[in-house]
Amino acid sequence: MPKISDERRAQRREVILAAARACFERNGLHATKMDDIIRRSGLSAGAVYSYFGTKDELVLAALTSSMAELGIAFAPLFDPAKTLPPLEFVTELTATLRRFTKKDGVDRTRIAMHGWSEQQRNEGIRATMQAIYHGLRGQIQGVAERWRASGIISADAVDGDVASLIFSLVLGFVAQTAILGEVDPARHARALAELIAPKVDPRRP
Amino acid sequence: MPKISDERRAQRREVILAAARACFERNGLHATKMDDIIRRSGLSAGAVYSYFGTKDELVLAALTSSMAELGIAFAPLFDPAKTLPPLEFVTELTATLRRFTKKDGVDRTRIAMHGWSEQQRNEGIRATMQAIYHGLRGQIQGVAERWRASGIISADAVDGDVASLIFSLVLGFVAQTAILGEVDPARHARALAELIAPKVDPRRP
Amino acid sequence: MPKISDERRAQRREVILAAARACFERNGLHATKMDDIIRRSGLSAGAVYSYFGTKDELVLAALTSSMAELGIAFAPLFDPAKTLPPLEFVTELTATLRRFTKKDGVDRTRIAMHGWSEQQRNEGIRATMQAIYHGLRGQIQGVAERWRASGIISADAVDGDVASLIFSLVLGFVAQTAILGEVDPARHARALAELIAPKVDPRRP
Amino acid sequence: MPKISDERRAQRREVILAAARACFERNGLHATKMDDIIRRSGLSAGAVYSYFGTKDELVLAALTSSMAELGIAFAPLFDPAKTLPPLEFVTELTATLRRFTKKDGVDRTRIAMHGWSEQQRNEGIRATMQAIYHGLRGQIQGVAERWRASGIISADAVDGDVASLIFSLVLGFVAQTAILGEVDPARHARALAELIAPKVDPRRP
DNA sequence: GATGAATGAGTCTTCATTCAT
DNA sequence: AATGAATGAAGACTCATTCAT
Repeated sequence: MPKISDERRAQRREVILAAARACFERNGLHATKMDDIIRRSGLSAGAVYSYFGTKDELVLAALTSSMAELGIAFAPLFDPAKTLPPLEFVTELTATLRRFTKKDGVDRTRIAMHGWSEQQRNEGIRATMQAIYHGLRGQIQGVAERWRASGIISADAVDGDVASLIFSLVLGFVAQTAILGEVDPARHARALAELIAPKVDPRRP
Repeated sequence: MPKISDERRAQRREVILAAARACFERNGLHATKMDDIIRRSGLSAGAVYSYFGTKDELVLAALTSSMAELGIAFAPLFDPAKTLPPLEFVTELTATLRRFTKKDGVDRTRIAMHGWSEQQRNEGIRATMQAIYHGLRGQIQGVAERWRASGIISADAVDGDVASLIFSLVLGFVAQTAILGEVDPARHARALAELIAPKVDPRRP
Repeated sequence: MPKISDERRAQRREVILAAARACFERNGLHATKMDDIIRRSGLSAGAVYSYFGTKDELVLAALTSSMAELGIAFAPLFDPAKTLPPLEFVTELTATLRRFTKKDGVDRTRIAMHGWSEQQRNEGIRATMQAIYHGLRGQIQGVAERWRASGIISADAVDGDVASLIFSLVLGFVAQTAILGEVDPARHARALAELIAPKVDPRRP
Repeated sequence: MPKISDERRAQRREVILAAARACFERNGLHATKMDDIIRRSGLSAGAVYSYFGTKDELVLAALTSSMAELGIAFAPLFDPAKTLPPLEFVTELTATLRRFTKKDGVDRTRIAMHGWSEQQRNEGIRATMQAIYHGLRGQIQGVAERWRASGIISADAVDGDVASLIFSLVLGFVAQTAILGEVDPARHARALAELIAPKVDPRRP
């Protein structure tokens, strides 16, 4: 076959990546064998290896591509022009996550768990993933700054700490979903509100 | 050779488990080879296999034993006799986690990530782990009930949702620590307070 | 596309052969991949395969072409019209070898080693190479005959044995160069002279 | 199985090495597959790999062990107490080689060719083999020194050159045997004598 | 005629588990 | 009871060759 078009090449790469993501999601990074991905992609071993030189490359690509898509999904929420107030922000964060998670029949929540695990022992994965997660927390910190600037939260609040707290909430939402099953974004946020506003005790007139 | 005493047997079992936990923490569940554990335990392959018939058994035991210890560490916080208010409760939850994590030179935060990942693909692990995590969330729900009963939180609050929210906070704290490094329990809780009580700016009379 | 001219075809063939020789020299016959040769030749896989149907053909061609050139280089030394005496003959043989070895940036000494090795296991290569080496030894034997006929060496000498001895000297010169590095042709021959005429110490009248 | 005795371990190692030598001799270093060696050794893959961690290790061991044996076989010829005169020395060198070559049904002449080839491209092999060959040539140089000291060869002779010449003769003898088949040590040496002593022309009274 | 992407059998090596001693 | 050598079925990856375009 003569030179393949760039478009077609990108397409094929995506097919392989999709196969990899599906396999990784279902069976984890290590238990997934190259052969599983190869068979699911419908290509030959050689073809797959011409796009991704090693299994590790495929793992990294599957993990980062999933995260990249997440970044895009989150983008509107970080728009300085329309900063949401805390409770709505957290609600949108988790609701977006819930929607994003289901794409293409692959549950990215499960992939995330595999990524968090692999990150603990694989230098290359860790560096890349940390950069992405750091960026995400940074974006949240930006939002916190705006809250403080506009008096939505206390002037004494430490942006970094607020970002960290919200980030925990998001990561925890993902983890709890993966471990115990669906968590409702709306109820999650409402519970936060209830925890937040205890002063209104209905029993006290 | 003389029969080994039950005490000695339990002791040996613990040595193997400790070796397994250390290996799993450092290199993940799959990349850890039986030989790594065998060598670290200082026993022979045959000896190790006489305590744990397969690697999977060892994985399950390492994971559940880590969690069991966590349950013990958390116990005082769930004591109905001394129910802490929300912010202090969350602070103690994460602070306890922080202390517990470092035990015996094994970082249980990392083990948790491996467990969450493995849980996604291994039936046996999932069932056991879910039971444990479910129990934990249930305990938190008990605390929420008491808060509501004593008017610390709104009577309209849904205990399950509050428990779920706090559980996310805890899991997220663990995840964020594993992914991006240390998160300070006190600052984490303080940020929650700031997020919670924003409108009342103490500087504006 | 227009039919390619015979001349251009021969030219292309030589380009491929040169690439093959260079690769084989540097990395041996087996460790050299078709892709190495293809890339170095600057042609496409299909193009290379239209000139040489299999890697084995390429190996055979690279080996025989190297030897053929050697035969041409040696030709003048076998000219019955100007038969050199033994010592000068051996000197010229090795000196010619030394000059020939360096051609086109390819060290044929190294290729020779690869050829000698491959010859031990590859029928086709063996047959062809043996014919060439046999021919070479035969030429030397012709020289030996002339030496005997003209009284330069003993009438009792067995031409075949003399040829064999000189052939060993030549092969050994090549091997030693390849294994331990440069061997000086002149000193090599002088040492033969010293070994040959020891008893007559010129300093003792 | 409990700890194997050192003796038995050495024995097994030798079995594997013998299998490797046999395979390498017959089919070369690269065309010999680990599976060939494994099957011929009668052991399992795992067992073989517990003695030699990689194929390269096996190659190096097969090559060096062959050479080591050769060193032992040559030892008596280098004994300063009984230094042979040049012609006899060369005869003994090649005759020893001839005898040594056939040991255990493995033709070390062929292995030598494979070693000379591999040496050209494999750093590790080259270093080890060069050391061995250098040592051998050094021993020959020692003999040359003694010849010169005792007036057997000219006082002007350069020991290194003489050693180099004889070394070529030996390597050439091996190469010629491998390439064209048996070369008779006695006739080889006699031819050297005839080349050496041309002055005695029987036709001139 | 030319291209170079695709094929897939074949390679080396690993590692959970067993069992003879 | 304990040992640790042996097993052998995978698994990741390669590469000579083909053939659709």
